[in-house]
Amino acid sequence: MEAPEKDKKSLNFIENIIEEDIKNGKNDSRVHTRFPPEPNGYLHIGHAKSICLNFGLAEKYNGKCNLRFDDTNPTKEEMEYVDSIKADVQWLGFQWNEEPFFASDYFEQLYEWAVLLIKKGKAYVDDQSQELISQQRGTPTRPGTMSPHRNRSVEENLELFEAMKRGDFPNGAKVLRAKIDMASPNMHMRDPVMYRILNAEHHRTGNKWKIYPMYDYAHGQSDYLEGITHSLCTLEFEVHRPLYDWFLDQLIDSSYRPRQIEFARLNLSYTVMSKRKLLDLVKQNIVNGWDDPRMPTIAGLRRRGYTPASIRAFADRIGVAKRDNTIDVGLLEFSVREDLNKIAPRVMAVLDPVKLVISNYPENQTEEITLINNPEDPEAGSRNIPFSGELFIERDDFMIDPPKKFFRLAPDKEVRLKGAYVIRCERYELDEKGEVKTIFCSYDHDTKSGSGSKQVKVKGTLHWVEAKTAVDAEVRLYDRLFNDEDPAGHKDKDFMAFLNPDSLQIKSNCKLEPMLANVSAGDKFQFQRIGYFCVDKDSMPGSLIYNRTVPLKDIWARMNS
RNA sequence: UGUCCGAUGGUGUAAUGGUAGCACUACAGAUUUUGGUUCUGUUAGUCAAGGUUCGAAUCCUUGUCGGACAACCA
Repeated sequence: MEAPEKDKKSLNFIENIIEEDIKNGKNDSRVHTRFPPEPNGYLHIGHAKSICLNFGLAEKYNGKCNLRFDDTNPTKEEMEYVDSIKADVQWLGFQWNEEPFFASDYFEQLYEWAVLLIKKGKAYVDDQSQELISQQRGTPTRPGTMSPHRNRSVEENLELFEAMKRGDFPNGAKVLRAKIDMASPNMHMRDPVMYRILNAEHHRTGNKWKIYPMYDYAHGQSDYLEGITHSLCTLEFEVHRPLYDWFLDQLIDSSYRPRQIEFARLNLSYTVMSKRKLLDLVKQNIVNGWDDPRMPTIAGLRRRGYTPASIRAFADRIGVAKRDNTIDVGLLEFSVREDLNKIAPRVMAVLDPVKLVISNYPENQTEEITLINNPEDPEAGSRNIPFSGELFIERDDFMIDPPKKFFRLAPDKEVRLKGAYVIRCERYELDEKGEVKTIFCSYDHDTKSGSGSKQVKVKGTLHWVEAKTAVDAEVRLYDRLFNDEDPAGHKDKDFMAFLNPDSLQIKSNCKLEPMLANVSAGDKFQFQRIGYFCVDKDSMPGSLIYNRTVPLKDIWARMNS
């Protein structure tokens, strides 16, 4: 009789608001969100949070989500960014409502509304310099003073605004301001600028306009025109909300209202997120472009080997709230391991090879070894790889004088070669520099994997590749870009002071199993016992390049650090 | 010395006046032909002080700490 709610996931504060609004029939119980990037740079993981939030909410409540480019500043915006943003949103797995929208589509309507505000005595043209206006605005603790032009007649304002639009004045000569309250404790209400003169070519409207609306004037009205119900933005816009509402109240006579709701932006440890700092990294060639695999950009994560599903899962896990937060980058890494564990084929690759010779294996003999492609996915099947008496193994997997917990190869010790035989180390040779050059082992033919003919317990299993058929590759080992948890959080030091000198380590002499030669960019694998890797976009047949997405969890490495 | 916002284990996030839960991390154990995966367990939290109440993380007051706001950027 008591029907206990299935342990449904608890709601975040935005979902609470939405469900309340739906219950109350607000805006006809519609849910319509929007993701409103300015096309002036590449999207990063913080944007991904917002994308997942906005599109996710629309999906959850059977609503819609618009992609809207906030292109009100022609001096900063470019078509190139429009395209990359669209690609990133789609790559994440979301589809926007109808076609992408642009704030610039509303320039005409916005202009008419501005004229209306002038006619209502709620806006005026100011001739003062930027400096003067700024001075008159006061400070957060001191009220501002009124502009001498504040009480111009409606007719004069109309004329002047029209002249601004016509292009009669140079950049910066005049602005249109909302007439609100110069003494407001909220700086944004002290007669904010609505329009400025900009003689610049707009990426969509070309040279048609000489005046461009400011964010505060454009955003709420754009939301209104698109029928947005819940307009989500980050915390720094909280103080803008009274202005958002003020414009709508002056202009709109309807019960429908979009509502601005602010949430805390994402901060990730060991990286920086501001567009300016990311741009610095690119400009100073600290990284190789916006899609460098060390960048927290969506393009960078993609090239690094992150999957859309892993980023969506991450966004889901971090939640959304209003308090400042810093997410441990380890959570992002967990999310990608979790996804790749399920889908990435297991392969054998030796990053730092050392020759291993099996002395009692018949000379010139080769056999096929069958390996399971993915123990987590029965559908993934199996494959054959060659095995012979000459192999490469990982240099780290052999120690001349090992500590007690070392489960790998050492003189007189036994290990299993993954999928093949148990071998015993008989001896080894050093080169001139004293480095191990060749390891000589014997194998026990009756221990072949799957044969069941002999049960031998060994502590360790090593990955390997057959020497003659191995393919060469370059492998790029990426690590976090900064050594400091919060590189941008130091007052006394620039974030560049915390760069990790080892954020990229190139291994140029890697040996891979044969099938890894025949791949295409973006293909993802687990290099057994090492980590997850993907084929870089610059990889070519004959000169293969693999990127490390993330290492496997490594208890042995942790024990030794 | 203004206005607004926030404060729950190491990091995030729930609990909507009624058993402080979940995820990640850390640690311990089991399984394992990847020192991976999986499974089990453990440590660990309501900023402080008052008040309201049978009962407060939740409501009220005061304080403390953190953040945002003074672009013709978004």
